[in-house]
Amino acid sequence: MSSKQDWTLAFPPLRQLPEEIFAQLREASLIVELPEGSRIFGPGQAPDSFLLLLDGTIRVQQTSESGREIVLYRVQAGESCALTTACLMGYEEYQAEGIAETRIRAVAIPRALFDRLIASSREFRQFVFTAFSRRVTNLFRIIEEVAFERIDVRLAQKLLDLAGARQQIAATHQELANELGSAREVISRQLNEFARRGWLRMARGIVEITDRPALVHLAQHG
Amino acid sequence: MSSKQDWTLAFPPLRQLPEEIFAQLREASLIVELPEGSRIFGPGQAPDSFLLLLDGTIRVQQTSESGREIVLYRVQAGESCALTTACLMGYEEYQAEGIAETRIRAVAIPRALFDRLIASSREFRQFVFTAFSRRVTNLFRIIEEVAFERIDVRLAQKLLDLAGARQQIAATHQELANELGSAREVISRQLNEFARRGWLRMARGIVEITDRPALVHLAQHG
DNA sequence: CGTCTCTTGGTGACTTAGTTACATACCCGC
DNA sequence: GCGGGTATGTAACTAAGTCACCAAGAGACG
Repeated sequence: MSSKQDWTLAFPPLRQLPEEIFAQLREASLIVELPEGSRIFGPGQAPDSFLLLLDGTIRVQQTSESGREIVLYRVQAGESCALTTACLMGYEEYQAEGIAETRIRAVAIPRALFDRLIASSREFRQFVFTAFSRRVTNLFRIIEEVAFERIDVRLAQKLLDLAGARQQIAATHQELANELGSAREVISRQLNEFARRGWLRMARGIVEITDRPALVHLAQHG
Repeated sequence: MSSKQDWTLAFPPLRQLPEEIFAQLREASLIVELPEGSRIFGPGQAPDSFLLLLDGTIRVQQTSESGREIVLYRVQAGESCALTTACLMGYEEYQAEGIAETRIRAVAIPRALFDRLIASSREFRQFVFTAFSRRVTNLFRIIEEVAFERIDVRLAQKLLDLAGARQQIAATHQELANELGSAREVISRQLNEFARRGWLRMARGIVEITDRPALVHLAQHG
């Protein structure tokens, strides 16, 4: 089994395509590998093809003139970068940038082939639209949070999100501020307050959660 | 020419469909009319079909628990409500709401037919994706503005936007605050400051621009 | 016309968030 | 152990949002 067949295993919707299209996909699509830290797209750099991520994560963020940043979402392995693609297909300026957080491997599907896939497969359309939907809903949530939510609540949510099941988070205060579109000093103050209350411990570049229930409570009930 | 043919004039991409599909469109689509103030969709109410707006405008906004609001975008005549539709097609919760700002007339295309249109017409796909793209780009801009832009700059931009070519804007301070996701007091203060500088005059429910260049300058160069 | 009520806008004190401008502490290679 | 870069701490300040209340205007109605 060639490697070009292998990767389709990660995307069930693709496997149900008519054989003719599937063959084109194997032919025309390209597997790309990029090192950690690569800028996948952004002002100045833009892919002309639809990307399906096989391995790694891509962080999509926006940077203001003053240098402040906010993370909009992450693309995980098995997901498409549909939102970005849509932006590229439109005629509007698109100023967010995508950064490889890890070494990544992705399938690049040329625009013309992407168009044929959309036309010929109900499953593929479903796959793309569902991904869209999730992203857009997420953008709505970000807007609501940035506009209306207190920074301590947002920080608690983000810490829990980044920690997952682990206790430790490897991130500097600046990086946490960039996640939330806030300023480093603000995050430092909040973290110190959390530490004072015994909710977490801090070391250089590391935050260790010590009272998860307390953080969960703040994250949920303002 | 029946009225069902008439409305397609507003959407050139539709007219290039294969005759068979076009016939289905005339058959299966429904023209709906709703009075000003109707809630088109929102938590609790949701359309199950794709909407093409023929007349009027729809305001899409989000409301926080505390009652503060922010306007995300407006759907104008001749545009699709594609973004919303995508959200509805996905499985995620969708908490923004769409309000008819005027009396509106729209074509409702059932989901199954929408799917066939996407499959059979390159032009229709282009139409939908381009609309998507514009919306998403706009959402990115809103996030950037809410997160990083000063409120006086955002207010100046919004006033110019709402005024268009006219001098007068019919809106209460509360309504302007809702546009920007801010608070009435904050907007009142900013408007008073603008008025003090001679940039505008205020009457109950009305803002009249008297120094447009000054507002443009603030809106552009922070 | 006068009065009642609802909407709209004004104000001041206060809290929270972001900015500016530093100081200090930690880590790593040499 | 010593620089130099990175990370964090701190204080004073400005901007934005909140709270509590008041007052002016506009419309309704006897």
